[in-house]
Amino acid sequence: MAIAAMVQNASPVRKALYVRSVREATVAQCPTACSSCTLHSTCLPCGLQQTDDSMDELVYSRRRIHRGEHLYRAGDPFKFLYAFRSGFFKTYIDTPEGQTQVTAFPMAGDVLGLDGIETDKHRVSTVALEDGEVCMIPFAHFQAVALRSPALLHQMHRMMSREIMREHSVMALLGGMRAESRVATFLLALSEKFAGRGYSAMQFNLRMTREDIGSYLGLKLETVSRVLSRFQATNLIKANLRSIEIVDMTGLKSLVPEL
Amino acid sequence: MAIAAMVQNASPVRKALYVRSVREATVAQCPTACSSCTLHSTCLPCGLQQTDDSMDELVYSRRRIHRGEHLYRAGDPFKFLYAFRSGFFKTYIDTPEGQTQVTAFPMAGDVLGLDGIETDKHRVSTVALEDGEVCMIPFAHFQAVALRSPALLHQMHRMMSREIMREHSVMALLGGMRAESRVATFLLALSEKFAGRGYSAMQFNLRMTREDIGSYLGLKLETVSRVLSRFQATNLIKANLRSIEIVDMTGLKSLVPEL
DNA sequence: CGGGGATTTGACACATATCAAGAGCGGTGG
DNA sequence: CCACCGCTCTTGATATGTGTCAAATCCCCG
Repeated sequence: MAIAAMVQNASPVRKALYVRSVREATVAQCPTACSSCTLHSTCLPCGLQQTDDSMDELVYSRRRIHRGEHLYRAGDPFKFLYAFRSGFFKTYIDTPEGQTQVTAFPMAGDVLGLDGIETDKHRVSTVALEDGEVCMIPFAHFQAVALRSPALLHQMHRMMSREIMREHSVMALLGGMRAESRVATFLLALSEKFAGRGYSAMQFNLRMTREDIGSYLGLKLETVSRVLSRFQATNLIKANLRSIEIVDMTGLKSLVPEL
Repeated sequence: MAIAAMVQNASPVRKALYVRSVREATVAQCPTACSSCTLHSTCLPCGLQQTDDSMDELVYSRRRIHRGEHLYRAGDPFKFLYAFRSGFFKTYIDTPEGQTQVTAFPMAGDVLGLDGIETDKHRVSTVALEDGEVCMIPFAHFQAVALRSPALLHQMHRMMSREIMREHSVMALLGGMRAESRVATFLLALSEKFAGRGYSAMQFNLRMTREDIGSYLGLKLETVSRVLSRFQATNLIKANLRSIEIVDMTGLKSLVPEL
């Protein structure tokens, strides 16, 4: 794959093309510059001035990824940061015993790959649970740009800091809460995340299996299933397979110890 | 023991002097420049060339801290990075319900405070479990220096990346392992950390209570106590209150699922 | 030397894991 | 289009690990 200068060619015309024909646009490299991306407010360059064109130099290529496909695997060399434009993913670590621990469920607007900095290799694997598209940001290039753009650098630091805090929350969740609280926390976090992306906070579809949820929450899949059934029986939610509808939001929230 | 040598020739009197200019203050305040600090290899400036004097501009002041004293509390404004020179600490989050979740046990050579970047406020509290000394690095100044020193910047990124990976490990630990494995993992991690600082890997003193350990591992203090007793009964360790001696290192390691 | 906190240990309760069976959904190929 | 097959999900019975409550001892600190 040739990584050449193609970024500046981005135009509104191309964007329209992207909307109509996904594959065509993909071939044409970057149909949408970061500065005109609809995810601009949540994505990496958030906080940069519109006039700061350094953000548009970041993304060299995009990649479409299909369900079940890996974006990268643990051990792969760390070359890119990945900014998700669409789709739904899971990141996980697996132990030699074959056990896997799901560590996150990234989706559109999230940025991934910062785990690889220390060792120059990815330490987690990332797989798509739903077809999506991801912006690939060459990290070496990113660093160079960041040196000229303190705002971008600071944004990156905020992102890493946020990731550390997110994991602190998960640690607290795994460490101290019982099954019902864990699942309630999970559902509410998902609801909030969907809401932040413009989707419904009250009704959404899970893209992961009960086993994935269980792994993430430190529970067995049967326990997750049972808790969801119990939530349904007490009229907190309506659950049918992957479809979730939150019926009693305050009731759910009352199960969460607190932030 | 390298640590013994590194310890403070710093006098409280010196601390009275305060910052005038960067270089002046650095020279006046810091009895030991970063470039000559014995923790140089593990601390923040690790990776910088000896000839790179930017590292010596970082530390404005030191602070001695006594057992039970807080370095900072959740909610405090984020102004400094803290590089520990000696002592033993714990970081924790507490929920409104009064529960607390211990998130780490930092010690000499560790750097703390990166959690505050995102919100400009610290999100965890840090308290000393043992008297110690800490280098205070003004973060705003650090950023300025880092912009001129790509090596320092990269080092910072590595540190944040490592913290993220460390938390991934803890998540895996909390999520999937049973009590014996958790405690074994904890003891081995501690042993390794002590060894890395020049202390014995086979015999050391815990600085934290059973409750602290339990909180960190997602267990109750009684469970921690029972597991330690069981380890002693099976001749894996000798435990007497805070004193721990590892008798059968390989036996202990066999209890840890992962690599 | 006294007292409060830390630790250990026991008995018991309970939440979650484990084992097992069956049903439902979705993809695939005839 | 239908039938099949595999995977996911649900639900039940049981096992077990860990939490809870309680009491005694020990240690450290003032």
